[in-house]
Amino acid sequence: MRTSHTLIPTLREDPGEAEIASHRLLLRAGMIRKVAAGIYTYLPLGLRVLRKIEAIVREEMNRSGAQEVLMPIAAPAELWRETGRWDFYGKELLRFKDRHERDFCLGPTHEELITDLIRRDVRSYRQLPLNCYQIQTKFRDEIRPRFGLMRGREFIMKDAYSFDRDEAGAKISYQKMYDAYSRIFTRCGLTFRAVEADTGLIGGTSSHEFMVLADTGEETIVYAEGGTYAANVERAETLPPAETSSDAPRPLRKVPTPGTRSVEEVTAFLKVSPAQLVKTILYQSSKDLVAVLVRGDHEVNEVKVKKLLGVAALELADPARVTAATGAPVGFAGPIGLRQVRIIADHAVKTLRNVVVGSNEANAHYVDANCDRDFAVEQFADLRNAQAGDPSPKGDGPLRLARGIEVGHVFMLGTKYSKAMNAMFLDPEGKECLAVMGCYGIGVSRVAAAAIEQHHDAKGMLWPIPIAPFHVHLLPLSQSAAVSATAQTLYETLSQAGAEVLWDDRDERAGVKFNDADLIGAPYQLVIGEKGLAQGTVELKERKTGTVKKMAPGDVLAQAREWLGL
RNA sequence: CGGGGCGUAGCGCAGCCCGGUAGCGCGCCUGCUUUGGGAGCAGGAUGUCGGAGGUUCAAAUCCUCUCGCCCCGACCA
Repeated sequence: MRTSHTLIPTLREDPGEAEIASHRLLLRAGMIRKVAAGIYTYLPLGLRVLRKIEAIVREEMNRSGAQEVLMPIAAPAELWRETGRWDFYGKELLRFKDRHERDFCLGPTHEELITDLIRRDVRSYRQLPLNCYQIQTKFRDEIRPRFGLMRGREFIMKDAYSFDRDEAGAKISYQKMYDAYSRIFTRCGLTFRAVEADTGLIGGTSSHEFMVLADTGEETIVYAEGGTYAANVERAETLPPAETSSDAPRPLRKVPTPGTRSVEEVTAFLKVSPAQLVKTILYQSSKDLVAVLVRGDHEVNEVKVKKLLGVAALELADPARVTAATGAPVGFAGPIGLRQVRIIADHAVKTLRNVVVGSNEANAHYVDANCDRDFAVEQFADLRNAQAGDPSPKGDGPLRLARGIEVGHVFMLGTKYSKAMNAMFLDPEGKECLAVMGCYGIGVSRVAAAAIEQHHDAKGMLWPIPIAPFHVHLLPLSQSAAVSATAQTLYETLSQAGAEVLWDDRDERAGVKFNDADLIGAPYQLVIGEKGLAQGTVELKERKTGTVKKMAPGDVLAQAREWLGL
C-alpha cells in the first residue's frame, strides 16, 4: 500500500489528552481518532491491526470447534427483563426508546440474545454441545472511560457462548476456550497470565481472566512467587492468621485521641502498630447499613463484602449516615455499643487481642478491646484484599502483586441464564434439562492497546509480526529514477511473496520518513537511498533492535522470508 | 456522582490576573533552493477565542449558566 494516498495522519507532537503509551501512540500514528469520550474511529492502519487480531481470534475459535454468528447491537428490553439484568445492570447499560416508545438497550454483552436463540432452536441433546461466537461492537456506558482503546465505551469484543448437556460437558467446553485463549494471546505476541477472577455482572460459578502484564494495567493481580496460584486481587483468597494471639486480655479503657481520624494518626498518637488497630468501616448496601471490621493495615475488599451480604450495590456510608448511626463524626466509629448496624469482620480480627477501636464518640478511642468480650461480631469471613507477603491460599509460597490488563475472561455460567430464560432441551430419556452454559470474551480493541503497552519505545510502536499493520515499511529516500525503480521492484517482489509492505512514496525528507516509520512500528524497514544504491545495496532494518543489514536488492526477498517466516 | 484542570487556527500552546477587537511553533498552500534522521528563504490561507446570557462605550479577558474533554477519587475512618 502506498502512503501518498492512504489516510495516515501522523502527529508530530503528543496529543494533550493522552497519558499512557498506547493511547498516545495510537493517536500520533494516525491509527485512531476520538469522536467522543471513549468512542473512536479506526483509521486504515488501526483497522488493519484490529483485523489481524480478529483473524487470529477467528482461526483459533474455529479450530476449537466454535462457530461464528452475528447478533444485533440493539436488544429489546424484554429479554433483559427476563434475566433481571434490565434492573440489575445499572447505568452502564445504555437504554433508549424506539419510535413506538419500546425500551431497547445497546448490548454490553449478549447472554440474553444468544440464550433466546438457543432456546428457540435447540431442542435436543443431539444438538449439543454448541459454542457460538461473534466479533462485534459492544457498548458499555462506563463511569469513566479512559486511556484510549484501553477502556472505551464503544469497543470491539469477541464473545462466545457455550451450551452443554451437563456440568461435565461444560467443563470441557470451558477448558477448550481456556486453551484457545492461551493460543490466541501467545500468537498475538503478548506476555500474559491467566488468573482466577470474580464473575462480576455476568455472574456464574467460576472464571479466569487473561491478563497482559503491564505496569499501566488497571487490574491488580496476586500470584504465588514460584508457585501456580494467581488471581485477581478482587478474588484472591486470604487465609485467616494461623495463630490467635496469646496475650492475656487487659481491661477495656477509653482514652482521648483528639483530632485523630486516620489509622496513621491514631496509631502514631497511641504509639501502636496499625496491626493492633481494628478499623470500623460503615457501608450502605442496597438493604441496610453494615459495619465491616478489618485490621488497621488491611483493606476492605468490597467484592467479598458484596458476596457475603448477597447485595449488588455497596458504597461507603456518607458522613451524615455515619454520624447518625454512631453518634460521632467520621473517624471514630467502632463496634462497641454500635446498635442497629450489622457487624461483620475479617478473619484476622478474630485472632487479635487488646486492640484499638473507635469509641463512637468524637476524639476518643477504646484500647485493649477484645472481640466477644467487648463487642459481638455477627459473622467472620475473608473480607480483605490480599497483600504482598501474605501466604498463598494454595500454600505455594508468599504472594506478590503485579499489574495487568484484562484482555480475556472465561466464565462457567452454569444454568443462571438458561434457567432464567427457560432454555431447555430433551435428554435421551425425553426429560427436559437446562443447558449448562459458559461465556467467553476477548477485548479485541483492548488487545491492540495492550500489545502497544508491552511493545513500544521512545520513538513509537514495536508491533509483534502477527498483529503488525504491515510487515515491511519501504522507505525510498529520494524520487530519483533509480531509487523509485528499485522500490517498485522490491515492493512487487515482497508483496508477491506474501509480505505486507507499506510503501512510503511521499516526496518527504528522509528524516520525516524515518520518524513516521519508527512511530508506526512495522517490524522491518527497507531503506533505499542514492548512496547505497550507487554501491549496489539497500538496507533492511529491524525496528525493534535497530539492527541494519546492507544487501543487494536481489537478496532482500530471502532475508525477509527468513525474518518474517514466510 | 465528588474534587481538580482545560476548551483560543488542523495539532501543540501563549494571551485572560490588569477589558481596547488575536498571536507563536508545527502543519497546510505557492515558488525557489535543499535532499540519509522531523530542511532554508520568500509569499499565502485558515479562528463564530466551546455555547448562551449578562456587565461595559468596548469582552478571548469580568460575572452567571451551560456543554464538552482530561486527570484524581468514588476504598479504609
